[in-house]
Amino acid sequence: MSTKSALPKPNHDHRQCVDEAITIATRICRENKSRFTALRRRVLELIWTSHEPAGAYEILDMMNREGDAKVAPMTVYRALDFLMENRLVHRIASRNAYIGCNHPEAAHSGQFLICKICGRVAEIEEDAISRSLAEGAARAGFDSVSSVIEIEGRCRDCREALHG
Amino acid sequence: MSTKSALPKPNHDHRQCVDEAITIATRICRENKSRFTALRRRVLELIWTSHEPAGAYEILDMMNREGDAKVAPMTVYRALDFLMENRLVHRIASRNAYIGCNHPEAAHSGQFLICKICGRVAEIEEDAISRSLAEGAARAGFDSVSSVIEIEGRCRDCREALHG
DNA sequence: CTTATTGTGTTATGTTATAACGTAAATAGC
DNA sequence: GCTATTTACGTTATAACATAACACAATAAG
Repeated sequence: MSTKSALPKPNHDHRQCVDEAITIATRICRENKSRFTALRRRVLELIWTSHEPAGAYEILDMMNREGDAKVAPMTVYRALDFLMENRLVHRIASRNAYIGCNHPEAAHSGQFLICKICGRVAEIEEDAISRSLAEGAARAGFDSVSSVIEIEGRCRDCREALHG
Repeated sequence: MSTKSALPKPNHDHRQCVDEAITIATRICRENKSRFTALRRRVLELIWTSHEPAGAYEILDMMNREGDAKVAPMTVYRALDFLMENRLVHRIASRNAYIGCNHPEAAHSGQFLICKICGRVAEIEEDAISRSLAEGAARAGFDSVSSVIEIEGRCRDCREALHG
């Protein structure tokens, strides 16, 4: 269900996003002494080819549509696990899909804005949200460790498009 | 993976929860002019037999372990859809599981506290959280409609049990 | 160079969810 | 009450998402 963006971004050269992501990933993996193999790199590139989260089997299909040797689901899931461990990718639980992370430096559970119209996902990092979550949990005597925050709605572009 | 509670609640007569849930559901469905059939009622009862979210196939198994006529997955999923539409059940996206809702009156996207130790889930409703989410989204030009908020950590009981 | 570790290939299978179509039961309109 | 219509449920099949287990290859560590 690769909901294509209803409103393709004007002049946004997307390859920049990919390139930047790969550059960052290369550095992060070096720092982490993790091996950023060709396979893992390819999966990360494919994830970054759009700002819509990609399902594991979508990634699989993209890989297998290329001339390359065919891969099995396991292979993709292993690469995703690696990328998540290195914080280069987040899983969007409400969609069973995966999206690139542009700031893998600090540990963070992401906060995601998912547009119901174009399907694109943006990540934000609001201290106020983190704080209110921790406080709300604490009020219930709960010791918060991590969290899944996924907000569905309409992104600016789609909303403006609707208004005409 | 029915993680049994590491710390079973002391004197908490659980049937009360179920009874209360059924009473509320009966009223809500009457108000909504929704048909609270025996099947749907049974599914809701089974969900409420624990405070751990139940998977659809767990519910299925519980139903089929009884003497009753066997049901198919579709049947369970249909009942779950009905219960969710009537706000009697929430889906926990990070677990692919379903949990009863004890205050289906008002529309609300739930905020859930999921204990990693005992597996129990509590629902909270903190205005501060809702507000910070809406504000954080708005700052990104995003028009928030609903949200998935699932906080993982340690519940009070399990934390106290660890401290000895 | 040898050994240990890590990554990948491969096959099989487990788990979660939905599509499509038919029948039965309830409700609405007469 | 009888009929038409809608809603619920049964049934079969299949889609979509994810992991287990084991063999072999590539790399790193000693």
